[in-house]
Order: sequence, then C-alpha cells, then structure tokens
Amino acid sequence: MNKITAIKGIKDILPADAPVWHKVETVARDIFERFGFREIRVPIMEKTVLFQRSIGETTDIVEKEMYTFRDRDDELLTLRPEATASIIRAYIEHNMAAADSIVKLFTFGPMFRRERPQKGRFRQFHQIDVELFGDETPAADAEVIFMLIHFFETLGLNQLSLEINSLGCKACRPQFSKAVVDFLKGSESSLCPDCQRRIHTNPLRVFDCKVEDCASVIMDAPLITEYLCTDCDTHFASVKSLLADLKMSFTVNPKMVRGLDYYTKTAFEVKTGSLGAQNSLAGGGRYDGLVSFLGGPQVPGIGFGIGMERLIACLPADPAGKFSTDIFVAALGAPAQKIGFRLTNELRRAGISAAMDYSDKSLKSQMKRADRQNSSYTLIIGEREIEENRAELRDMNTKQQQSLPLEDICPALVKIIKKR
RNA sequence: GUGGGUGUAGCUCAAUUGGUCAGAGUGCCGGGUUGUGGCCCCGGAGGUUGAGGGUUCAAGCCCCUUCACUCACCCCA
Repeated sequence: MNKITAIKGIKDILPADAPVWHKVETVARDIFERFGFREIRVPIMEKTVLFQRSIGETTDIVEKEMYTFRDRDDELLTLRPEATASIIRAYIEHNMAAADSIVKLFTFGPMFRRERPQKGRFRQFHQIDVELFGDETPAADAEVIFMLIHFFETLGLNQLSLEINSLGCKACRPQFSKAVVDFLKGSESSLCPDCQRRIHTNPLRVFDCKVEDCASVIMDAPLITEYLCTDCDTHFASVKSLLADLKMSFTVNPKMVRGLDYYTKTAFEVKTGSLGAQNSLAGGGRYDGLVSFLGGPQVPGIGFGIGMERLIACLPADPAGKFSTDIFVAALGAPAQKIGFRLTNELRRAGISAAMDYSDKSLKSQMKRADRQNSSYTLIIGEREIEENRAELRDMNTKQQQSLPLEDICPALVKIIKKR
C-alpha cells in the first residue's frame, strides 16, 4: 500500500520546531497588546465572494490560487488566502465601528494559496496579521510600521530593509496608471512577453519585473510620486517625517506596487537578504476604501501581514528549548510497576513532570530512557526496595542517591523537586 | 501553469569507465556490568537503491515513462 503523505506544500510543524512558533506568537501578543491591539480569531473558511470582492477579481490570488469548493448546499466556500478580508467582514458583521471609532486587531493562523511551492513559499502558510480601523492620520501608518519593526528587532532580527511607497488613492492612481500605460505602449516591443501582457492586465507590475530590458525601459517611466494628489502627497510626506522622528531607517521605493487591489496611499514591505528569492517577510498598507466597499461604514484602515515560516527561517537558532522531565520512575518487577504507575500519575497531578517505562525493561535500559528525557532525577523501585519499603532517588547530575521511605513518598518527592 | 536539479537504511551520505556494491556514520534495540544513564567496546534489527518499463551476459549507475521532493519563473507572506 502506498504510504499516505501530507499534501504538497503543506508541512508539519514537528515538536522540535514548535517552541519557536510558540515564542514568536508570545512575543507578538505581548508587543501588539502593548500598542493597544487585541486578538481576534476568525474562521479559516469564508464565502468565496468575500475574497473575490476584497482582493480583486483579476488578481492572481483570486484567479488561480484559491482553494475553493462547493458546499453541500451548493454555496461556494474558500479556504482563506489572507486574513484582512475576514477581519473586515467580522468588523462589519459585529458592528465594531459603532462601539469605538478606532479598533485595533490582530490574529494568527494558517492561510492557503495553491501556488507551486519553493523556498519560503507554501500552500498552507501562517501569517501574523494586524489591522487598524478608523484612523486616517499618518501617525497611524507610522505607528503600525514602527510596531512591525520593533517586533522583528525584539526577536533578534536585524539586517532588514524597510521599503515604503504611496500608491495614491482613487482620485490620483487612475491617472498615474494611464500615464504608465501610455509610456509602456511606446516601447512595447522591447518588453518581455510577460510585461507585454501586463500592460493590459496590471501595468504597475512591470515595475518589479527582473528582466533586464524591462528594467531599463521602466527606469524612465513616470513615477507614482509625481502623480499623487495633494491629499496623498502631504499624507506620504507626513508618514516619512514621523518615521524619521522615530529613528526608523527606510527607503522610499517608488516602484513598489503591492499585489492586492485594495491598497491606497501608504504601502510598505520588509525584506531580508537571507532567504532566497522569497525575501519578503512582511507587507502591508492602507486601504481606506475597502471597508465601505465591502458594505461597511466609511472607515479607513491600515494593516500588515507577516509570513511566519519566513520569519522563523531567519531567526537565529535557539538551543534553549530542550525538553526535560523532573523525574523518571524506574520500576523493576510487577509489584514495583504497580506502585510506580500510581506514583508517576500522582506526581503529575501534583504539578511535577514525571515519566515511566511501563514495559518492565532492564534497569539499564530504563536509565537510558531517563537520560534521554533529560530527567533531573530517577526514582528506582526494585524488589529489594519494596521488601524494605523504600525507594532510591538518584540525582542524575551529581549521581548521588538517597533512600526514601515508600510511605508518603509523593509529597516528599514534590518537596525535593520543587526546592531545586 | 513553465523550466532546472535531486531521489540509496528513521536521519546524513558513500559505492572507479555499468562488473560481489547494497555500505558507513548516526539513531534505535540488546549485551559487556546476575539492579544503575552519558564515555568506550561488541552484537542485532532496519533497504524490492521512489515506482514501472527498456538496453545489456551484467543496471544504484545508461535510456524512456511516472511519482515525489527541491530550486527558480509567474506571483506573493
């Protein structure tokens, strides 16, 4: 029979890796709550229309990457490819705007995109997602970006680059877009086939093409910064100055265009040099029209997503998280096994991490297991001990042993172990 | 969806131009120590060399097909 494996691009997080994940989540929770954000848990499935409307019908995500299926009542459902849409849906559905004009939320969890996997890219991947509703000031942009960088630094990540840009709004972006199309049409023949296609589908994408000819063509193209309306322009200037006030180093990348349709004004991305081709650790931006577009009130929003797998891949290895046990109970013979079984579980109930081998192997083999589990103590109960109503407690580091009476041994052990 | 690379023991990898090549290290189990871990020594289990077909006297090695993994493109976290 063929062995059943995990689905392509979908990975197990094994016990050896789980502590890092746990740490990242704990640090995120700590920091985000300090900035006034509160955790929300949203479902990993939504009605397909939610993503179609929010992300954009013509984006790659919606066109070819979503895991969509028909429910038994014929409704189309989708495994979420990103978290923002769900959070906005929840924000609207629970009328959060009415309770407070400013709402700050974060969430963790798996996202699903059916792409070809490669280094730093998976079909199920995890994001930390942050959203801030109801604050249109540039200070909100700067705060969110500052928090993101602070989070990375707390985890020990440096050598990151922060890039920002402004994508304009629905007043000025269409004009810019048209200017780019007009410009590109002039030199259409020298563009790569992909970019020739992009002129019609998503012209701004030509800006991140890596083909040399395209790059040299686009070098002289008009830049969004030249087309920003006064509102967007002053907003962007203000964001930059606030970031400078916070001593943040960043570069303005006027060629950065983010993949999701809904972004307006500020867009940002954090990159690392140590990750191969998929070097984007986090990305986000402002989406001032999206909440109302999805049927909610006219409320601005800004947020970002962090790729957890990519983040963890960059993290310095942490050797600290070794699994250990307080005490290993080594029992020899049936009567000792019986006593040991009861004692082991009593110890656990008393808050001690205890382990035992139930198969009555040789003492040597039980000691080996105790060693492998990094147990601080081993309690030896053999036939001799039972006869004399006692047990031998061995300190695994000092090799010192002491004899303890079997009667009331549990509280005695708890006392010794807790004192350590 | 397109292209490149790689598939040998649980893990990391060896195996001359195709010719006893199915191995090592590590891990696991056991023994050396009739009841005491780590170090050392000895032994054992574990592989239809991803799968299927072909060429050949002979294939882990060459050819074809297929699957898986991986990297890159597209795109994104």
